[in-house]
Amino acid sequence: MRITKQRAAENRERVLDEAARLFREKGFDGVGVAELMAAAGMTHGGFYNHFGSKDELEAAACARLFEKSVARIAAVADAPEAAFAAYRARYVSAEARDSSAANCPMVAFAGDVSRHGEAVREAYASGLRDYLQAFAKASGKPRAAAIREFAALVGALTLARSVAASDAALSDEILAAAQEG
Amino acid sequence: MRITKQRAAENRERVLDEAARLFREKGFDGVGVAELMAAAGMTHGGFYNHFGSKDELEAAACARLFEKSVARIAAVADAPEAAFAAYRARYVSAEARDSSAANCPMVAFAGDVSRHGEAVREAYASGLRDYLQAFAKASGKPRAAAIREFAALVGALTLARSVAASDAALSDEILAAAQEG
DNA sequence: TGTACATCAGTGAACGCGCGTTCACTGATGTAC
DNA sequence: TGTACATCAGTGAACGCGCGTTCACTGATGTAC
Repeated sequence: MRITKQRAAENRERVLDEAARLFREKGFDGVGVAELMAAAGMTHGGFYNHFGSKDELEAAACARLFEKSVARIAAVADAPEAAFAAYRARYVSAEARDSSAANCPMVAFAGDVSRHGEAVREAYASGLRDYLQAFAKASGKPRAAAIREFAALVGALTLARSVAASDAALSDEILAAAQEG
Repeated sequence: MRITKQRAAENRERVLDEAARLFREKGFDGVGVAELMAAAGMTHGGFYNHFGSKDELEAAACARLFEKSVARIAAVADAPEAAFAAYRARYVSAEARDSSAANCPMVAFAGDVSRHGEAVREAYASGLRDYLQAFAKASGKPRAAAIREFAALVGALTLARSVAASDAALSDEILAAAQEG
């Protein structure tokens, strides 16, 4: 049953959106093509009408997530100074830690990226470049200091997430320490 | 062909050592039981004579890596003050970034831990508790500041590693920024 | 505008593959006498 | 100390399973006239 070109394009978008959401939540290897297509309301066979391989989709999803993150921090850069403090505080909040599906790709893919396809790594590096530039502008600090500050946020969120299930108190303490910084 | 009890214990140790090395290098899911046993010089069938499951081995390997890391930072805590600066500099060096097999479990397992078995998460949380305590002592700073500092190192090393293959200059810049801090 | 036909998005079964795990077997080790 | 037998670490084939990917098929869409 052939489908409108527009409808097909919408389907592709839906797959990409679901991929971005699920990959961030469960990692690249934690989501199969079948699960992905089901989440988008289709069966798995049609996947290759839209993407050449799972690797290709991973890279596209990664790029999409970065676009959103970059847009968000860029908006902060254009906003009054207080916006940066709020952004920063939200980044290392308990909410950010607990909602794995609604968070930044840097942390979500941190460990996986270096073990995945070249396309993914390119997308990640390109995204991080753009993000750091906007972050530095938003922070109002020299680039090196801004990078250091962002790395501290990433490390804190990563560690807090890793121990959240086993040691909630330690996880909270790590976030609190990052908030003070 | 039955084997000496001592020899069997040595074999178990060898599997554990290889697991620690390989898991850190390729991630838990990047190394199969067969590959692991082959690295230890055996065939895969005997694996379950030593460990109840791959999950159990993952936890044991994680615990072992943390023991070493904790011992190393604890030694720094007992050494003259300059030792901490050296430790810190080494942590975010290009060498540490490039030798994925010779590095700290916090960074290596960062993303994976929260998606793995409970035993692994417990081992990770327990290890991080011990490590942070020793790190705080070694740094000579209040606990919150020490946690913040360590998080910054973890974040920097993680980000530097993620982009190392695609953007060496950015990777170096991230490490350099962390060195300054 | 209407008709005839090629296209192609989506379906669902099937593929080969690698994985964690199980199992019957082997034969040297450990143990009971 | 020597003998007889149970134990059990390691072997290698086999298991079921889920994965990414392929493929023949369907039938509405897009297009050429």
